Amino acid sequence: MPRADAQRNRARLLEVAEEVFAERGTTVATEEIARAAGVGIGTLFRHFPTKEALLQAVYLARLRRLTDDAATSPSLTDWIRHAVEQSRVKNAFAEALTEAGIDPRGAAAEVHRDLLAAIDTMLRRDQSAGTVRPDLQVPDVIALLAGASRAVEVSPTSQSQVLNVLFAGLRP
Amino acid sequence: MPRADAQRNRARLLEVAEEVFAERGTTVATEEIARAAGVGIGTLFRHFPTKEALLQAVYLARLRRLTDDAATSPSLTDWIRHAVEQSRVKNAFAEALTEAGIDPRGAAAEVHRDLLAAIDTMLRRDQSAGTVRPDLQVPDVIALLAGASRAVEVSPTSQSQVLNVLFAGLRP
Amino acid sequence: MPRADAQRNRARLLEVAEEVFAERGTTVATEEIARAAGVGIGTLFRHFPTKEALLQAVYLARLRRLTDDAATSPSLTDWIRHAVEQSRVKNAFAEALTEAGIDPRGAAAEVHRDLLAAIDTMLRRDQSAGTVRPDLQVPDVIALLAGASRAVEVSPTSQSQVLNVLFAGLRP
Amino acid sequence: MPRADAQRNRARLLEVAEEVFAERGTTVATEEIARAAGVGIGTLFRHFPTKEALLQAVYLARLRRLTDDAATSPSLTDWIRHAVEQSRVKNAFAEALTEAGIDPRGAAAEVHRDLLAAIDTMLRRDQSAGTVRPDLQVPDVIALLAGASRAVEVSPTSQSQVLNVLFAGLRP
DNA sequence: CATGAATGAGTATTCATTCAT
DNA sequence: TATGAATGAATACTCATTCAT
Repeated sequence: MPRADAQRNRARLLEVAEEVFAERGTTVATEEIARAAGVGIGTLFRHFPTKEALLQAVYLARLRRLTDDAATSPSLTDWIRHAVEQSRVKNAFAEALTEAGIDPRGAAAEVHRDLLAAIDTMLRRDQSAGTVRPDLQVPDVIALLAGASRAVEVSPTSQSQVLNVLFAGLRP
Repeated sequence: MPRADAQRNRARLLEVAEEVFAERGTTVATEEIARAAGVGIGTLFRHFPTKEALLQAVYLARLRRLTDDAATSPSLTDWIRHAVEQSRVKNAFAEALTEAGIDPRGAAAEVHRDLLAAIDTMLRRDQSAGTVRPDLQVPDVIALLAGASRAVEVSPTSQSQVLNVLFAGLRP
Repeated sequence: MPRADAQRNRARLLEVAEEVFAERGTTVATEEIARAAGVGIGTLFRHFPTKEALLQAVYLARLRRLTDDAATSPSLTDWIRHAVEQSRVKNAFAEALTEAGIDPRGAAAEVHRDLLAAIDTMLRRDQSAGTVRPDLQVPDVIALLAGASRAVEVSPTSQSQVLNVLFAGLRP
Repeated sequence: MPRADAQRNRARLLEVAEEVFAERGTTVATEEIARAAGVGIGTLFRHFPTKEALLQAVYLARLRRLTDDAATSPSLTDWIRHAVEQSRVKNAFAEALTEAGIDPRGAAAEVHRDLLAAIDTMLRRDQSAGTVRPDLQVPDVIALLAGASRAVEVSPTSQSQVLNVLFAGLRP
């Protein structure tokens, strides 16, 4: 199983890891993830030489998806709604990385920059259109998104109310 | 050493545990907490037969403080602001609130009930006064508070903006 | 089992570790040593926080015994004979430590110094008495002892001949 | 790639393995050796079905060189001097000699026999000439050579003194 | 034949929990 | 009651070996 299957394995590991980390927290044994992906631990560690590296990769993949969505989303609120709906349970990744002593900005500078840029574009556009409060900045948006995800995680049945309140608060 | 010292030990352990968990995450070794509290590991386990039990106790203590604050707070937003400001480093409160979320396990039931009741009182009062949207329910409030704590944790410099947006969104 | 038994455990671990390392090489699993000593691995690691630390401790204990013997030995050759006879199989400790990147001199400065001093005393005494070649220096003695131990290890039946040759070569 | 390249690979692996084992100990990962030889790990295992087999092959190559030298050396002491000077870092030869010691495993029997015969020839010649003690036997010679290599390895600056003492001891 | 991805047993180390003192 | 040594299951990671391409 050469290059082709190797890449498939890597992709599968990432996918499975995201799910498992989400469902059972970032403290799950790496072996659990390997098992869930149907590969030996050796394979997992060949692709990600460290549990932290795996965590990083999962985290970066998430950021990339967020960035892509931001680039094509019609509005900031649509993007937030989508992101919150997507965020599978326990999105404790940033936290995990922070705990691990890794500054996500440092480790993943480019991806981070892209995400910030994409948010910035959306934000300015909507602010110009007068649909979003003008005093909002990119870091605030990130904080609010993280908060909304957490809120929905705490009380899934409150999802629509949480978004209602947030979107109402975002209006100028 | 009579009961007095035992109780003092228990109190000190709770206090120290909250600090250490907040600063270094809930994965710190229990021995670290014992050391920080100046007692032997055996003493810690005498007071809290399980690490889980210690965590629970810390969370319950937090919930009790939240409840007390709710009982004396002039308004829902004041309470939220106070809670968010209090939330020490890390997602201290958020975690506590997650636990409070829906599934109040056994012994903690009473504390949870009290907190929900206190929030309910505040909420109804403010809704009657017309300062808070009428479609809001107690679980939504908890979710929003957890979210706000998380948001501030992610971007501490966004604290006032986060609260601005949240409070704007809470208005009817 | 307080202090008393703890010290007994430590001593037993050292003793057993020396034997097992000697018999089976320094690559034996630490767990083997714990088992042979009749304690859990946890106990082993409580006493020696690292396999390397255990290796060090065993090595230092050997050096100390060599030093003590040197202090009381009537002559250099008696000391060498005794040391060679004592050296259980595979005395690969120095090697192990060198491989591990530890300079024994650095890590165990004092013990080393004492040994060198003891050898120096013996050597000068015998050289003054005219029983040992005057051009010999302390490092040569150490090298020769290490060599003799190795020689006997390679061919145990040659022990007396190896010593005969060595002692003949040591004479002025 | 015909037989030629395969043999070249095998030779290169042996050469590189000797160097790497000598420099970094026999615990280096086989993959390191493959990498250093510029071949895939699969190729290494095709030529040497086991790490043990590779080690054996390296040792045997050394023994063969020792044998060849013995066949052409003018005297036992010259041979020993040459062997000790050759012994690369670490106890390369010593280990090889340990293996040669007593228990020539299966396939290596012939090489061992040749070496012992070559030493025997030298030894008898020099004993007849009266330049070497008559009570010395072949295993003693092997042991002494192994010991000398080890001694020089322990204290490289003592090389000439070690040889002085040894050669003095070898005289009748 | 060569390659290198996959495998999984093995290893050092940690940590919650127990228990003798 | 407090202490901390002992315990061993659990975990991240390595490495010899196999095998599909």
